[in-house]
Amino acid sequence: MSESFTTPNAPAGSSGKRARGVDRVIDLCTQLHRHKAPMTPRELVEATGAPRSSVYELVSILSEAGWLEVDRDGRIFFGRAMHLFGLDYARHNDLISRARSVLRQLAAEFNETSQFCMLEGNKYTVVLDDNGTRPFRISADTGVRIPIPWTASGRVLLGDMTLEAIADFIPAEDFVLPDGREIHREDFFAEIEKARDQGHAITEGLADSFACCLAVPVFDQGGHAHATLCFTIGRDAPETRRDELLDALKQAARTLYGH
Amino acid sequence: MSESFTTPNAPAGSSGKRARGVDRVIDLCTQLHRHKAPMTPRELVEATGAPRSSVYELVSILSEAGWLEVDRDGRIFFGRAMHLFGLDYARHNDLISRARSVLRQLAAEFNETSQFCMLEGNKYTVVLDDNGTRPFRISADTGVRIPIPWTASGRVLLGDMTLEAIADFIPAEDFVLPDGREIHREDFFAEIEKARDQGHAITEGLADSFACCLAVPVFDQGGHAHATLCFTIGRDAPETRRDELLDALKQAARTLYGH
DNA sequence: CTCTTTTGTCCGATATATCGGACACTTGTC
DNA sequence: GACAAGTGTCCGATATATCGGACAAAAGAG
Repeated sequence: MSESFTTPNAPAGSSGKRARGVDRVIDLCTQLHRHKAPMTPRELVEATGAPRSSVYELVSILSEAGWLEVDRDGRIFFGRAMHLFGLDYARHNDLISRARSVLRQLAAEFNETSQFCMLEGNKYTVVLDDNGTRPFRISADTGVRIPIPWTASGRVLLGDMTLEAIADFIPAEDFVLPDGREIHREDFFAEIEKARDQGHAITEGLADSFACCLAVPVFDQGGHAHATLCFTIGRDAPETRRDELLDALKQAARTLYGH
Repeated sequence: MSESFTTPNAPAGSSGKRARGVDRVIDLCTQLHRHKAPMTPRELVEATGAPRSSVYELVSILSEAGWLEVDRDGRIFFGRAMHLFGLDYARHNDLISRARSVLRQLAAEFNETSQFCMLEGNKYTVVLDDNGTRPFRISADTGVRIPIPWTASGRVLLGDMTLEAIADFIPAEDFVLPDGREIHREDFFAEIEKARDQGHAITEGLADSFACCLAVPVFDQGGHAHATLCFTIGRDAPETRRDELLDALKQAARTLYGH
């Protein structure tokens, strides 16, 4: 079977004898990606240079995990899990890269600290921020995990959860503010409902006694508040300024809308 | 979503001591998918229950392969490779599932053997077929790899390759028909050009002396002939019948167009 | 500034995952 | 029909990948 036509068969990384399972898996998937079509075990063995038994074993493991799928002719190709992971990557990167430019515009136009925030597990986190030209900023650092009840964004992000789910989702200690005050769950839930109705949330003197936070939701294609855009300003800002900023946020959020 | 945050978290499949690297990788990715956001090494260690050193090692391997990416804050998330794999899966499944219903319609309406074909490496293969109600069919079995020069679809699929690339791509022995006749490369190339101009290819008595194959391209979003739809009929079919079938194929192919 | 905690890297021991080969079964050939 | 070639499963030996723990560097705490 004079075979092996154009493919010189580079076993990717490893060429030694007893290779790491993970490396074999990487080789397998790389080959599938090159062929862009299902492959038989035989083809995978030849293409990767891996032992036959290893290929069968790994394919079996990966099939069970949904990473690969075996069709009724025994052909192997990527599975549903890969699709999900790929979507995670795409959604994450697309949203973040577009949010970055939106933030830049907001910060430049209004010269206030603007942020792009998401939930991370049961905490809130600033994913991106832009401080404009302000010498000092009122803002959390990016990536730091903050209790959800401390923030305006948190009230927006929990828009579609029930009181029960929220109580279950957020650790009890997160309802205690830095200064020791405690937020009552009923009040918190009422603010979430209000935020949903208004399309924005405002908090004052919560995490920081001088700060006022304005947050609006960024919806994903499912109408779910997947992230927020927000300004953090001083509490001395007049009503008109707040409205102006909220309008700008809402407009900016719409440009990130729908995926 | 009953989430798990403080939860020690069931390490998916394995709970033993020394786990297989591949299983750990599956656990890692499963966690990332649940969180839908980058995670720190620490979080991954806690979430998966894997040893710290293992997580670092595996993340390093997977990062190098592009399966994961580490941002400048040390956070880990899915990488570009996952995106590519996911696209492979989606494209494959979407196209094939839609082709299946198209084939059913074609076979039902014209009562001829209809097929959906793609390249696989340097061979041609029937991915789907539908024989209508014909008692006997003239058709290759699905999944069998056939030399490209033996088929009408092959002439369509190679539409954008140069003579040189084709000569390089197809093994010399594939130019020899089952009956021993040899196809000259120049003739083959001319037929490819003709197929490209006409938007279809017809072959007679090539792989089978009684068969006539009608093939039209299914273009992907890049205008590339990624697959074909074809009928295999007897050579005795009159010209008008052939035209009728070709028109139906072209129309059907348009419904699969553009991804 | 010192002390503590966390984070990332390195390395050797050993539990075990990988591999080769044998086996049964199917498929193709003459 | 017999024979050859290919495919999928199983199992024990052993090369080695995984893991724990030690270490240095960085980050917090006071």
